Amino acid sequence: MRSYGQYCSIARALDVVGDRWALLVVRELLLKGPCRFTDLKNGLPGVAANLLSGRLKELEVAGLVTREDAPPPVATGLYSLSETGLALEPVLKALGLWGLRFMTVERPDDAFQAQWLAYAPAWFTTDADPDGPPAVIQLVASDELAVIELRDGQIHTRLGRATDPDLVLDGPPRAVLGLLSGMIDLERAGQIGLSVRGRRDLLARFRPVPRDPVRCEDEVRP
Amino acid sequence: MRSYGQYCSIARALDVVGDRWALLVVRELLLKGPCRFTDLKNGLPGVAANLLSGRLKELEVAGLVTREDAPPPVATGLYSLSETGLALEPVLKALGLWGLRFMTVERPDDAFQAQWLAYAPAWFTTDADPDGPPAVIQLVASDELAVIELRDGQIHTRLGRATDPDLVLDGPPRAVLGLLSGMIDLERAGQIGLSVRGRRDLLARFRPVPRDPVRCEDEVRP
DNA sequence: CCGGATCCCCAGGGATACTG
DNA sequence: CAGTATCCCTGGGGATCCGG
Repeated sequence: MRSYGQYCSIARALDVVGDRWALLVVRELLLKGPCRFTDLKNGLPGVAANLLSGRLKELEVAGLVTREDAPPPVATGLYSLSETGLALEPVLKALGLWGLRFMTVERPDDAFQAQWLAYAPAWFTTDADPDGPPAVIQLVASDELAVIELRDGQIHTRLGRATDPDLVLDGPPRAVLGLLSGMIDLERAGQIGLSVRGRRDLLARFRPVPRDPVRCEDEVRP
Repeated sequence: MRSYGQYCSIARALDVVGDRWALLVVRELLLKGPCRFTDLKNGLPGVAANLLSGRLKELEVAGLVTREDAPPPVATGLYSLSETGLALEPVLKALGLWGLRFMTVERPDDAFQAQWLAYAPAWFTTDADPDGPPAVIQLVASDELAVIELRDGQIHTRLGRATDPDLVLDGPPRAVLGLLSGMIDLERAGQIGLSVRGRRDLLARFRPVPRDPVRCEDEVRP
């Protein structure tokens, strides 16, 4: 990307990660850990191979991503995040939290993967009853499976199927996500196709993180 | 911007603010408050007028920016941030904090404005002695002037000149910013041209907000 | 002079095909 | 599987021009 040419830390950050796809590459590596080229390509539907290849090289030069030729048995390159790349997590969290407000508009052609559903509860909600008993919740959305585990006051998520979950949420992504993130209520979720089986009282334990932080008064004005 | 076509809140956020210049427009409106077209253009050196005009329209459609034809006497349009736009502040803070690590590399051709210096202490440092006495610090960097006021445990900044400051920091931007943000020490700041007059003990009151280790030797675009 | 609109040029993104 | 090569085309950059 062409530099903005401004001595400002926001502009310089964007000089590095302002390119198209760059932050989404970081998202994939953050959510999935070290990835092969094809893993990244599959996790970024719509990206052209040459573009992904180019971005990875740029991110490597910038020090965000490291590439290691994996041990002989597999003989394939693995891309990982460096310390600098991992340090982008707060940026992605802030961006994803802000972007939640757009998740209620329906765009039927959007691609969807379980991991994009799974990170939302872990990042954007807290357990309202941290001392409550452990619980397991199965999420099903567009054939994608994810599991939420409430335990020790923390909200863990993983992909796949749970054995004997306490609660099962099944429906279109915006119904599942909207309900968990507090953007819509149970009734509305039902209207747009959510099916709920099991202990629906567990839903009360998902407390959305504050969405509009107290405005900083230290504005810079002439 | 072309949509990423992914049902993920990060991707949808980038659908809205991932365009070139978009986040910097929001930065200007956040730091300076409501602006006229020309104010924005001046605060974004390098932007083409047509591009700025287009971005503002897109941001207005997206609901981040509102345009109001100012009252008759001035008869000029004013651009402001909506609630949705203001809610990007945490994103810009996270991005700016991450970007600090690139501020030590010198790029002599970078544009520089006082407000980009002023927001850094307010956003990225806290007062290590919140009950300490009030203090006023004058910053001078490349003919740009800013003032930091330590008061009530808060760090306020504004542009311009202070009367009778307790401390004056004068030098190249990366010396002033590097010292305040804790990226370099006083000795190193002196080596790269910082002049310090007054109560240098006040410098100990700037505590950088917690952050992952910084690799200052990372050179991205020498 | 402010607030844009219009035009042209080209770097960078997107899709497909191809190779070690 | 892990990219590279190729072509096309959009969208950004820069200059100029226009109405109020």
